[in-house]
Amino acid sequence: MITKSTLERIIGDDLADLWNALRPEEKRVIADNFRYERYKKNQIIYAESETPENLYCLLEGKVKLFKSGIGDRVQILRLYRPVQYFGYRAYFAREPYVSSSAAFEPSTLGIIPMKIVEEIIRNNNDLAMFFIHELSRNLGGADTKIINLTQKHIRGRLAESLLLLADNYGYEADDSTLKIYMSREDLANLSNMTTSNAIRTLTSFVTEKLILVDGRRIRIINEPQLRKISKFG
Amino acid sequence: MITKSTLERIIGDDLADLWNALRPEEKRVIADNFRYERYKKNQIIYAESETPENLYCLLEGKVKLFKSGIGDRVQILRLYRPVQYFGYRAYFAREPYVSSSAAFEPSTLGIIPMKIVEEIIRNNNDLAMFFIHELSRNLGGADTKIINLTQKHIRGRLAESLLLLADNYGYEADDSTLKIYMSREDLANLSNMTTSNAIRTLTSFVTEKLILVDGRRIRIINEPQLRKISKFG
DNA sequence: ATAAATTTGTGTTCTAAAACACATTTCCGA
DNA sequence: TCGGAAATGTGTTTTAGAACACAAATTTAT
Repeated sequence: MITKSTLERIIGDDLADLWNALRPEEKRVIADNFRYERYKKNQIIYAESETPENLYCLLEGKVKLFKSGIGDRVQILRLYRPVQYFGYRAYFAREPYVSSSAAFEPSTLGIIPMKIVEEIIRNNNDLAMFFIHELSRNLGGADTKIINLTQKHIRGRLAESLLLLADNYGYEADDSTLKIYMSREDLANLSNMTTSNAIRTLTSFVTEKLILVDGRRIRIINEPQLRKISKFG
Repeated sequence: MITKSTLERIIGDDLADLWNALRPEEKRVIADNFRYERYKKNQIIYAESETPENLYCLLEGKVKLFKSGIGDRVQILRLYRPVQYFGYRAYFAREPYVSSSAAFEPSTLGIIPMKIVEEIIRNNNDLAMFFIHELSRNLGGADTKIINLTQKHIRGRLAESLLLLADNYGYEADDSTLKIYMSREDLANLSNMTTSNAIRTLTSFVTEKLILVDGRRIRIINEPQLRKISKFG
């Protein structure tokens, strides 16, 4: 359970870009309409086809955005870390969610009604530019992901995913162990392959001394080579 | 060559959402900084890794947004019709273009420096919301495309593409001939498959009486079935 | 503590789609 | 209008990766 003061520090301190874009009276409005919620591991935050109503801010933990496809296949689209915002795209598009989100691990979320956010946007262009910037970066990322997932081979896709995880969540104190522990299945869903192939390819990478694996702990020990494989291998 | 008066009609009339969001003095600024250019069939408008500087508005013709991947493979990401805007994503993201754009057929583009557009956005929330809305819709489309391209089989992907073309460009007067004539290669690049497979699958669809093909003219004669195949076939 | 369920791991088979290899036709530019 | 280059079309081979089928290990619930 995170304390009230920790929370206030997070809101005032880490909300960074978005928070900084606000005027004092707007900060007050946000604070008055702000609530936070705890989510358990694997708990769904919102689901495909639901009507978007809130802006979520990940304060603690890790969150995945994913989309269910054909059969039981799932594609992980984006990953969030503190302090990042999500859940706003569908609201702005005026359409139901096309993807779902769930906590990867126990997480704390800040929740603000999008209606409030939209009202503030209408009077605050810095906030509008914040969302324009975020959406633009996400769209560029999605376009690039399309190429990665459709044109790279399994090894390239898995290498890509491992590097993405490093970029996104960083390393432990040893500077090489990924700071996220995900199942082989999630790794597969991130990389557009079957679980079997994720396991197999991970094993190959160990054999080739590119990584070390201990359960769900993954240590990257030859990042340059991994990067080469990602570029095309 | 489109006439000055036609152009003025287009600007004042068809620019629709974006234009309508502007105040009179802003319209003046846009008009003063507006120029238009003709592009020949297959001519590149901008290319990957270049620095984005302009907002493009497609006035006449058809434009494709595509990204070069591994080897010689190309993925068509989005298609534009009059009157749609493009070229702004990379500028807003403050990064070089991650994709290229080219005219599908002889096209006329309106060109406005993004710097001007950004200045107006900073004082006009309707315009900001216009871009937020567009970006949000595009991002939803990209997320959906990822599933389509990675999880559907060839037949499903081609069916999907044909329906997309119908949605995007509509039908001729006969209400069934697609109003766009693209090469088998472009069709393949849109559907993430080899040219051979696009040709073959098109032939299968003809055999199954789902479509009729005459050179690059494609008539959709059994849309419901095509939709079924797209959903999963 | 123990059974059940989930996750991980590995071998084997099967298949969708790429790769390759040519005809044939259409398009274009000199 | 002629010749070369694209674009289209079809058959054949090859292969990456899915599908399937189990074991073993680990986690979770009772």
